[in-house]
Amino acid sequence: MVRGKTVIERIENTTSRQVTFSKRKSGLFKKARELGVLCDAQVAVVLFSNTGRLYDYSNCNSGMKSIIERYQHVKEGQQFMSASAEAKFWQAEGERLRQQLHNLQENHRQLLGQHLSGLGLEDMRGLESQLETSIHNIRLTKVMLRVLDLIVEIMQNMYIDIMPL
Amino acid sequence: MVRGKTVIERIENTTSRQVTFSKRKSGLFKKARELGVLCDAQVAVVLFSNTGRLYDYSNCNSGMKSIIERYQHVKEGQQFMSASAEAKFWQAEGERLRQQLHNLQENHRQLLGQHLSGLGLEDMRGLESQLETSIHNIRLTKVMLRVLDLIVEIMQNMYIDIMPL
DNA sequence: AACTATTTATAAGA
DNA sequence: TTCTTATAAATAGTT
Repeated sequence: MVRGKTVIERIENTTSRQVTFSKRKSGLFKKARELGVLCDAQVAVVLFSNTGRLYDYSNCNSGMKSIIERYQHVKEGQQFMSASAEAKFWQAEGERLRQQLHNLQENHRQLLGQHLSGLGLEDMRGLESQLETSIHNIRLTKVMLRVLDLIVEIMQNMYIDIMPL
Repeated sequence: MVRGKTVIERIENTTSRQVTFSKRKSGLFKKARELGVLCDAQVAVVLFSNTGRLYDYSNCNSGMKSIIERYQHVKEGQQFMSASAEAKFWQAEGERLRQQLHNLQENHRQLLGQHLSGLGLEDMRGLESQLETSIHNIRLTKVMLRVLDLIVEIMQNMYIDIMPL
């Protein structure tokens, strides 16, 4: 039980400090995750325990790497790119894909909102076409899933061929 | 007052979302600060709001820069990723995008269900704009498909080029 | 920004 | 490490 107002100062007892670190790390990551979902924000948390161990959380589209690059871009104006031109290309392509996915998601949200606000009263005219449109979207999405599976497969092969171990 | 168990999902109302972002950002930074002090840990938090604004917190001696460098050292070795590491990274990217599209597909299914359950009642107001939005979605999806096809083609070429090595 | 009813996090114990 | 529980702390909705 919490027995009084908690004083925020270094916990000298090693065991207590490690237990508290573990508990509060979970709490912090949970809060970070909630903030990301509730407010549609990109979040990154990096922790080094006093034993030197690394823990991190990120909800970003392309993970910790992209948010660090974005941070550095905003904060220092430095963009470091990896050496390989291919990597640059694929990174840019990934960025485009992400943006398009984002647009699609935004549209989807708008669609959902419009539907919710407009629901309610009468006739069925146009319902059939709405359903057809939704089905069409689902089918297109399935095609995209198959294409992405293909990409993953190809990349796995490439990785295996380049890096046997 | 909090009036019920808080559901963690995107807050659609823009004002509420921004207010909550501000409040929870403060809470998150406070938790991060406390964790750093209590447990003698190095902490970094980076946030981008959905308006694109950057917020950050770090308790490290030399600030955010040092903790990012330390993170990169542990996580990537150095700033230079090998071609195979790049491949691995983008493989994970493909996997992640696939997951997002899967989620989107699920959403579309839900949308379809809502349409079915909400059918019947009112006038056609807004139907035209709904359909236009759907058409927009389809067009965006088609663009994504073209981009994905391009990626597959290029990757296949790259794969052929790399394979002989 | 301040208030406050509630929910949520968590310190200590087991 | 995980669970329990008393209590402190955070916060959603309101003003």
